[in-house]
Amino acid sequence: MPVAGTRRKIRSGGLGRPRSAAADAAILAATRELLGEVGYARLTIEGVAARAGVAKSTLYRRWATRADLVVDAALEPVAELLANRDADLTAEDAVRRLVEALRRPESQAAYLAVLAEAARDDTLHARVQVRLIEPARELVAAIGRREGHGTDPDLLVDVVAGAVLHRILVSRGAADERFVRDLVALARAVTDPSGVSASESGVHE
Amino acid sequence: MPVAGTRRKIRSGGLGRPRSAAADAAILAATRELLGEVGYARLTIEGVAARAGVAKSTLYRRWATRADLVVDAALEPVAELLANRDADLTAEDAVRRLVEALRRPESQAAYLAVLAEAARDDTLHARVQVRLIEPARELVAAIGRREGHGTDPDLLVDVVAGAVLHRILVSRGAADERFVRDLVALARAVTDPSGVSASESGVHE
Amino acid sequence: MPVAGTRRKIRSGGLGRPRSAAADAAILAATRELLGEVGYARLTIEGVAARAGVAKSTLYRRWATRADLVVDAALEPVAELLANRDADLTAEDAVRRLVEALRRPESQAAYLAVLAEAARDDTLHARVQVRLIEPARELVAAIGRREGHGTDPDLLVDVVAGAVLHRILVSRGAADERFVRDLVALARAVTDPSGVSASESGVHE
Amino acid sequence: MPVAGTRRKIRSGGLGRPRSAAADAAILAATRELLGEVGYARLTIEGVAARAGVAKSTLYRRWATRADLVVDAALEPVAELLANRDADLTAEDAVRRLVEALRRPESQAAYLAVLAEAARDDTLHARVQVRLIEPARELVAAIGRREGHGTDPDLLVDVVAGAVLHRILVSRGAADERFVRDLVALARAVTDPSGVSASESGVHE
DNA sequence: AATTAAACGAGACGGTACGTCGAGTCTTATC
DNA sequence: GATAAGACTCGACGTACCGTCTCGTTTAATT
Repeated sequence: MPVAGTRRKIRSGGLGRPRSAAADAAILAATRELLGEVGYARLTIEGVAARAGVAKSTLYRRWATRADLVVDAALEPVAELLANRDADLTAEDAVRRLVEALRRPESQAAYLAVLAEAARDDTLHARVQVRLIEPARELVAAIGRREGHGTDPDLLVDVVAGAVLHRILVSRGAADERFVRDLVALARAVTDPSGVSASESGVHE
Repeated sequence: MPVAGTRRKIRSGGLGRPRSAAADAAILAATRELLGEVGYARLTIEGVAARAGVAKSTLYRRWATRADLVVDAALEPVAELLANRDADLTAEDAVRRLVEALRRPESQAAYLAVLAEAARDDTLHARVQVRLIEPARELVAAIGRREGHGTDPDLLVDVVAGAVLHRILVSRGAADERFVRDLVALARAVTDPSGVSASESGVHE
Repeated sequence: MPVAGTRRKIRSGGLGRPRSAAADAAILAATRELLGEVGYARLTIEGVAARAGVAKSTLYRRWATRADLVVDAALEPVAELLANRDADLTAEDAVRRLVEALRRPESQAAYLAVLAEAARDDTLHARVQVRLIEPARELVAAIGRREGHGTDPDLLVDVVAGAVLHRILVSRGAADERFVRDLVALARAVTDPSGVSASESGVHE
Repeated sequence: MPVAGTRRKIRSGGLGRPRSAAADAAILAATRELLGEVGYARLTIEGVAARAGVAKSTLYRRWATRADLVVDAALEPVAELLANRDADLTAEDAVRRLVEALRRPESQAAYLAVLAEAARDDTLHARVQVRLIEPARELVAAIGRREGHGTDPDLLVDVVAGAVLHRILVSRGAADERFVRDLVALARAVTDPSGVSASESGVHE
């Protein structure tokens, strides 16, 4: 199952000098460093190239836009974190993982900015969707399934992921162990058949 | 108690030609238009000035940064929407209001971008906090109080506001009447003393 | 009679901040210096701007192309030298003036290069024609007229100007007093009615 | 007598794959075409390689600089034209040959540009000297010798070659049969012992 | 009515970064 | 060892905006 992949520019054939793997690594590392230091808005291609000790053209040969680069440098690791799904993951673990992902300083700088850009760039939006939102949805849905009761998983994803995102990036409140447990308890209360299920609410427009 | 207000620059004295109210209106209107058309990332001060038929200096005389301008042009209306709190607002109305606020095309373009910038700019963050987050928190807390049971309002705000934000700006799912009702039902299930309350969860780290 | 003027970009109206005369002077001086130091081929706009202590945009606001800049910086002075025509200029003086003009180190670097570029750029060619060739033709023709005999002035210009140009820029031979006198003697021999006049040569194709 | 030859890079040994003669021809042809189409200033090595269907390295293996390539592609044919000297060449034929040489469109584009570059590159200057100026000087001198009178041949070369060059490349006047005859007549008037000889002019500085 | 002082439009200024192009060199696989 | 292909570093291109500045002009409130 080939995952909808990187937005990296692709090489033509097997001809010519191969691309330098070292350059790749240096660029991604420099991007992560600078995201942490100055944030997304002040991140410049020239700055990344200089920090990586690489020519601008080497960078442009690989990524078409700043957003693409940042997605690969900072969001792809998050995506992997979300995708790497154990069979016996508890609900707490899943939420804890989300929290952990959004707390990485370089991701934090990039996350909202990329989402903002995705609002205007459907290609970028699709990529974020496939690599971040879908895995998060899967993560939440898997727990729901395992715990054996079925609320609308879409709502649950928005609630859980939204709460984590809002807590960390907007309210800037504590995203500690208590927060994780409270959030999970909240989700359980909802999905618990004994409680008032959201899915009871009749027919909708 | 004067609310930490607009980030507009203030006039020096009462002397000289007064600032043109028409210029103000034209600039804010142009900003809203361009936010809708090209988004925040591609919004330029020069573009706004040109569209408004105003000199750049007229703009800089009023706002110090692009973010300040956008806050006044696109987020302040949202803030007013949130602040204007009737005594007999139902929970559904409150959530519906949040949904409505985030759906304005020009706000949508600006919201995440300003939040992203706020992550690096504490002054901006404080302003967003005071004008947007606090009112939203108040809105949610007021409902909770009226409905007579006390969950941690901070968590509830993150859950409700986060869910709305995630649904509209990230998942891009339907933010329709059903969504509003389901979300409210979910919140009620949690805060209902008969359900499993999040606040029961013992001691916290 | 307005002479077809400079290829400088023109200002729109009397509005706005006026262009800095100091910037003008600094740019032209820097251009002349660099022409002397590195020649035309290696002259860069960035180099000129840096040397002049001026932003690139300030330069581009005034001149559209490198050739235009060089014409103003190095060839215009030559044009003035040629145009500034005394009534009692001797033939020797005229040729000496031509020699002097082509010997300026910064002009030397620029002259052939601009002529080469003019071969492909009709606007540039016209300008060179009006500011350099025509005045040179006038200079030569004036002498011919004063000395009272009429060879085809066009031929004479090509012969005299061509000889000077070839001697200095191509052969790199000595362009000394002897050369001047020999060249004038040659021209006189031709235009002298007692000699074989070129214009006698019957019917032409 | 080995003529100071081409500036082509020389092969190392007789080992390995021999250089492709087809590549040579393709490169030179492409160079001539592009000189005619875009001129010297806009001629790029990459463009030539692409047009010739050859890798850049193949080109660099043969010529060190753009000027060298252009000399071989466009000026060498002119040099051959000048060098190929019949015993019974008339003065008119010689001048006509010069005219013809400078009228080739690809040479025209290159001639002044290479001369301009030669002003800063002594190696290039030497090569142009040997392959173009010397043969032209010889051509003129041979006529002078045959017609039996001795003006300073250096001056004569500058006068004749300069006049042709100036007429064609600078004035852009008609370089027709009349021009050729007038120029020859002029040269004869000078070198004719009955006329005023330039070399009579007394003592020289 | 004249004065005063700031607002205004226009646009130049020194900068920074953009994304592109071409230079000349290097690396790989293929002939 | 030559070749085609295409990577590499580097430097400059010409453009777009930034935020500041300097003009001449306009507009109210104060004298």
